[in-house]
Amino acid sequence: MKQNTKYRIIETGAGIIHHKGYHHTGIQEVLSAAGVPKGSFYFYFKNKEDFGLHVIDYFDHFILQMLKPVIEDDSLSALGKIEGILDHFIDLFKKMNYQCGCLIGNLSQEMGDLNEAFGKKLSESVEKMANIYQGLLDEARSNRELTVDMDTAEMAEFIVTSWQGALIKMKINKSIEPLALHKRYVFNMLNPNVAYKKEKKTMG
Amino acid sequence: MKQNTKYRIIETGAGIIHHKGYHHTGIQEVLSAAGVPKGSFYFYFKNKEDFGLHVIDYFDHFILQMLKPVIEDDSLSALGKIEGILDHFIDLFKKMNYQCGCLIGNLSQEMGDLNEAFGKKLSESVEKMANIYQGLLDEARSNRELTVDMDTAEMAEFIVTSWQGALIKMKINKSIEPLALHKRYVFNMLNPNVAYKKEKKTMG
DNA sequence: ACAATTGTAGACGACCGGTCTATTAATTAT
DNA sequence: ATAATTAATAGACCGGTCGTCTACAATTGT
Repeated sequence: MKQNTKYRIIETGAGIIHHKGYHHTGIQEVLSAAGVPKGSFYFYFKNKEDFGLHVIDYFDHFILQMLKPVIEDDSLSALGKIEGILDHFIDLFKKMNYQCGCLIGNLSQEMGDLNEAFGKKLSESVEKMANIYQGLLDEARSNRELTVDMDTAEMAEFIVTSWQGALIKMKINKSIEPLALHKRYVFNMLNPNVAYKKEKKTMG
Repeated sequence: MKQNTKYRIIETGAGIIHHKGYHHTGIQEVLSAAGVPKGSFYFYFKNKEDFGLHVIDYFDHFILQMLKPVIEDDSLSALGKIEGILDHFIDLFKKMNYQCGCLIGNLSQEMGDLNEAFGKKLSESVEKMANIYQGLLDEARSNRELTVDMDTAEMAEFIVTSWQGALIKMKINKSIEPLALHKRYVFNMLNPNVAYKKEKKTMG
């Protein structure tokens, strides 16, 4: 079984959909890019929707793997890990010339109203990301990096959600500034005693 | 000269694109809905892109007109107007069953990387919205509703940007909660003494 | 060796996309 | 009224879309 053919279709498709969106990406286009003949597609996938759902799973897993080193870096405090995650993404988007944004967020915007199966899967993926932040915030709270009475679930949700907005602005401004602003505001919220003036590390 | 025919195409198209996105919306579909024959389209518009740019202008103007009553309501304080704007949108999205989101934000996400003309126009529209918030924040600062040293331009940008993220979450959660959370967090930032925690911090 | 399964190959159909040219209808000018 | 000009329409056009179908090769199991 050449399972890697299916994987190659998904991987290639994820890249193209990430850039062009779901509807604007054709199956033929993906297959040509992956070097797979048309006839194979419907052997591996029921239809385009089925394929799209696999792409979401792939990307979700991809992101989590990417963040693992940061999350498991024992040299970092809990808040340091959150900063590490944001910095990691910021660096990534610099390299990508402020393009694409987050595939999960993109598909949420494009498909949320049009396809329930997509919506459900995307919602789960976003929740998973928020749970990561919440875990780190809880850890920070235990370590007295944060005040004890913070609602970490809400804060985590707000961090994830506002990040998606920052990515949209990045795309039209073709600038990292919205992401830098997001990070600064998030850390101001976590450290209210330094209000909206603090500067932590080198920020472009 | 049936100028209202052109307007009807734009108005109808805005509604459909708002719901389904730019690429997923066909010209034929818009024309059928507007009751305009296919052949007329290229009399009124150079091509689909030209049409799309007109839709952005239309929607931008539409939003501004919608907010005018709130912004010019003299019975409201500056911060009250900001709350009024957010409440107005929140009510609207309840009525819309948490669908569609903001056409400007949607197109920013869909087209930001693919079409420079779209990106430029969308960027201007977002900036216009931020300027409205900034004006209100400046007014609030003058009235001592806010601390004197707040960077109102940055705060305005963050309000607009994070709002776009909240709209995305609304679409997949089919819930008003992300918008309510956004409003609450925004006002906590503006009023740090009632922040996410009970303990008050004073600023120097 | 043979049969069954797994995977590849690409033509094909029905449809829909945006665009263009030829034509008609309406308006204005002479 | 007739000619010239503009406004608007009709419909063809080509290419791309998803999805199906049949034929074929490779691999696997017995």
